[in-house]
Amino acid sequence: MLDGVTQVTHCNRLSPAFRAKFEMFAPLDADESAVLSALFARRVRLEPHAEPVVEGTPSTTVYLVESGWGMRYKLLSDGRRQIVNFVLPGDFVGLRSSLFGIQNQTVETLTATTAAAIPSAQIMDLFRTHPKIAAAVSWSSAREEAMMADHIVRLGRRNAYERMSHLLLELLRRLQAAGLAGDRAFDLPVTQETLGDFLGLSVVHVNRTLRRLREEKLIAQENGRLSLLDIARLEAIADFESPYLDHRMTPPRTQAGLERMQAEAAERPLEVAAS
Amino acid sequence: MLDGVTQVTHCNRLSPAFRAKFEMFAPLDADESAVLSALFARRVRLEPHAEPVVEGTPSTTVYLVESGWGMRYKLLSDGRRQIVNFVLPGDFVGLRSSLFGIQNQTVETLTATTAAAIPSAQIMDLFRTHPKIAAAVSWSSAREEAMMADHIVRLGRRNAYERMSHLLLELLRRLQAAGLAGDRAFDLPVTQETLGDFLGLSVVHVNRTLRRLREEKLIAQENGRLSLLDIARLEAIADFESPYLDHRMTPPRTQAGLERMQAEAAERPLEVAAS
DNA sequence: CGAAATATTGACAATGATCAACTCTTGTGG
DNA sequence: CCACAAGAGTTGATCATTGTCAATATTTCG
Repeated sequence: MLDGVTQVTHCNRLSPAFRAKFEMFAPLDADESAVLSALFARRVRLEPHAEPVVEGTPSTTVYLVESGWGMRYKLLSDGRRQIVNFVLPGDFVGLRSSLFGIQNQTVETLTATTAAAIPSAQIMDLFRTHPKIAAAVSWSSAREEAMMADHIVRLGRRNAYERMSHLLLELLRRLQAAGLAGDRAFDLPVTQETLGDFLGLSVVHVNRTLRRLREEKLIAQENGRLSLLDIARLEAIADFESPYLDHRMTPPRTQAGLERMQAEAAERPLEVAAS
Repeated sequence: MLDGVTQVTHCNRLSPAFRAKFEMFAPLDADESAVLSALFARRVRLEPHAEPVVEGTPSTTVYLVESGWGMRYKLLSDGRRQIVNFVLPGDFVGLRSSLFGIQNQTVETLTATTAAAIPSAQIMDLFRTHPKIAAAVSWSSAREEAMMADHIVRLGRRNAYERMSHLLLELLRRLQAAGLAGDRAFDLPVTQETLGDFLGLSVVHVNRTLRRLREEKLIAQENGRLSLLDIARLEAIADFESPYLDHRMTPPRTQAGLERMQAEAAERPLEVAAS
């Protein structure tokens, strides 16, 4: 584990990125800020191809990614690889594995990555004592599940052309939400083989699909940067909808819901659900 | 919503199936039993093709399925359908949607179904007051995510023959865990079209794949009952592993983990994570 | 500069989709 | 209880998407 960890730093300031993550629902009070700062004091730096979580290996650390790309994948015994999801800044890693022992995926960095490393035991404590933090984590976990459902649809019912378009749009939205993409362009530090292992396609076909999108002036690539030249058309091709990614959908029900239910739901006695 | 709800019953006894679900980690005490009984007092009966959860529609009820099959799916705008997962007895439905407002899937019953209907607001209360219940729900949610990851691999990196084998094995294990399957056979109340929409295949190809499995004496079908005639070989074909489904993997880390972390983690002050 | 990784392209093969019957089962009304 | 309609299952023929193989650029990096 932790291959490629080259540096551990300590810092008592809560980075703006992290703060934003937890203030999704409501501003943090002084106590909450302090707790988070303490929790995030331990930062790790991971090299590309580090494996902070390895399939079949117990893990006791939860990471909150600060910068860098990663991926979660599973291998078949004959070597076929399927990437379950990309890991981007703001994402949690290892929550399920360290809390439930269900570790059947490997997490590997694609680029140099920095992350906060949190002992998993503390996370559960926080769920009880700091509902706002619990809300952020739960939200994150629900969002993850929604992304996986979209991925299932992408793999099951879209062809290569649609899959690629859909993925690029999703990455754009995710990266924008993390402040890492412009209006229509972002850095894509990923090989075509990796894209193939995510989209369930061969490298060759990934290459052809990208070429087609390029020829149709839907995308452009220069260096590692990818531009979506006609987002509306891509969205039509991919049948794309961006519900859970969109920050605007977060507040209404979620804030009203989680905040109310978790934070202020005091020792109210349980009511029997009568019809 | 709730098309097809024909009956609502009340009963104060906690059914054995539900009890088992919540005693996965540790026996329930009297208080917990009482709370659950109250919570589960409201039962609904759903006809086939009822839609307790509809994409894009807010939902305020969480269901815990007692009997019957269902499915969660998404539609593309041109009508293509992808089933994200089957819903079986013991599964929760609508947790994410009612708690987070992220409702982008439709849940539909495949057979007549009975379920406990729980107002979602109460679920969050329970998380705080009854850790054992929270543990069961969280576990369930983590298991769901693990199943979805497996489905992603199935769709992305397995061919039709492997996919079908893998699905049948997974259903066997899930149904066995719910006490609804024998050593190697179970009722499969599902059309080939439904199987296709789950596996990302056309009806025709589902038919051919099943025929092949039949011809190779790997499965047998009579009426709605399906028998796996050579589980070892099917597992080899599908590269099947049954980690999260297996009851035996539940106790060690999970029980020790969740129980300790949630139930007994009192007001212990947060320790700063120093290296 | 040279090796290794990555990208690109063509030729061909294979998996799976589509189309179009046709059969079998199931349920319903007369 | 039968006839019939609708749904589900089955099969062959053909087409399309995507994979595999192999060769050749091109880029990256020590």
